[in-house]
Amino acid sequence: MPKNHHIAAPVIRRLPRYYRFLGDLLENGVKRISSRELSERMGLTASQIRQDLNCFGGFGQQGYGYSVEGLHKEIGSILGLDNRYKSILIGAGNLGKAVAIHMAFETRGFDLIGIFDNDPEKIGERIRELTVSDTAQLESFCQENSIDAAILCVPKSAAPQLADRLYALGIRNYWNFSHYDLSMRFKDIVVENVHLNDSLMILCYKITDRDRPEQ
Amino acid sequence: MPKNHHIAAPVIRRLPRYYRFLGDLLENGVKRISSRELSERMGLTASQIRQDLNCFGGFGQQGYGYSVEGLHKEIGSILGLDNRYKSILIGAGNLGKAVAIHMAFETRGFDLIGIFDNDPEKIGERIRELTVSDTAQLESFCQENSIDAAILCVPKSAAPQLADRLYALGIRNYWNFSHYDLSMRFKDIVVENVHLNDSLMILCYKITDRDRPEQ
DNA sequence: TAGATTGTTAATCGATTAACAATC
DNA sequence: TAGATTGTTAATCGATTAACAATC
Repeated sequence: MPKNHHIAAPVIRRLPRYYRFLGDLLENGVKRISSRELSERMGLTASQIRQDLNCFGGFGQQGYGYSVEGLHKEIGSILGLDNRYKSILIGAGNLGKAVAIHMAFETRGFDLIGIFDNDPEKIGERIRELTVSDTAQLESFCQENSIDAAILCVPKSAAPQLADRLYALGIRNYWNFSHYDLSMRFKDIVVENVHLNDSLMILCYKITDRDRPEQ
Repeated sequence: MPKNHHIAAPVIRRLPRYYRFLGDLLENGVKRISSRELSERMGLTASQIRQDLNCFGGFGQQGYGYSVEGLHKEIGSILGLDNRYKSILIGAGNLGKAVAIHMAFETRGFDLIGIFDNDPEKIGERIRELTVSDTAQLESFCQENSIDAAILCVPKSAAPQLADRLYALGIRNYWNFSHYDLSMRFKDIVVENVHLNDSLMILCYKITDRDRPEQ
């Protein structure tokens, strides 16, 4: 679908937000929208929206705007949400459990098919329709099922060794909640980081900065 | 401390990562580091590191580099981690619970002093040293304690009304896990978003894009 | 002093915004 | 047809990288 390959990262990072706003409009029964009206709702410029969309194709129609339903579908397909990437989650602590239970993987291109932990207390626990397995079984599990992606919810200290094992098993795609920089360890992997600590520190900066005396 | 006020957002978003890498070096007993060596470890250019740091001050020394401990402290103080912003968390579901238990608020400039939910099942539950209170008590609680920030872990549907109440109570700083765009509702607030769904979709795009046939 | 490495200015690169012709 | 709004090219703005003089 992409017109000119390699799309800039800032464009990609805006796509989910477009998708969300269009989903809301769809729910509210809005049929068509212009780049100007969407820009006002989202706090962007109309120009940017048109630029962004035209990286992938001409989805609009002059004098009319964009079909909400059509554009929503297009963006979903650009994002690849119709995939079913088979995924495992490692680390069934509070965060891992929350991610496993909270996320709508199926509608986001993923299928969570295994959860692992090395704490005997957690092994055997049921989360969603899955049972937490021993991390020792990672190798056999991955050999039986071809796994597309791993979700890392382990402490920083456990991350490097675990990453080595997963990499050895051929896993190249990671959703990384661990406080560890995976992308520095391997160069041919795809990583999307969720660093909650970093996010909290950025909030701290923003508050501190706002309250700082002028000049 | 800032030399020239208003620092670009990309610089700010790199600070927590600097802080993390410097913390690691500190733990490993490294005393000094040059921008070149740090750049190699972090996958940045040395130039960018020097530019970033010089937004805030000249922390290095020609011919020597940067003191790891000194720089770590400086960045911590730039981020404002020595603050104790009094915070409340609303929504004690899986995600809210995970955030409450998992995060080291104290070392990140925050102090979590209240957790709220409107589900009778959850009210009274103990999380950390806190007891989940009824959301109905938000007003009285906020009037007794002066609250600096709110952490929103509620479903999208509950977010707008809740935000109205918190805003009315004078809260202007938000860590927003809800799937709702707070910053579009109020213009004079500070928001740091953690949109897990968006993040997962971006991972989906990256995988899909990587596997896309060349050209 | 000589070598190293910063702080800072200048050059380049990329992303956003503006403008407008094409067209529904 | 006239009005609206896109797709796209050009102009601007901002962020990153390179270069180098200052200096420890």
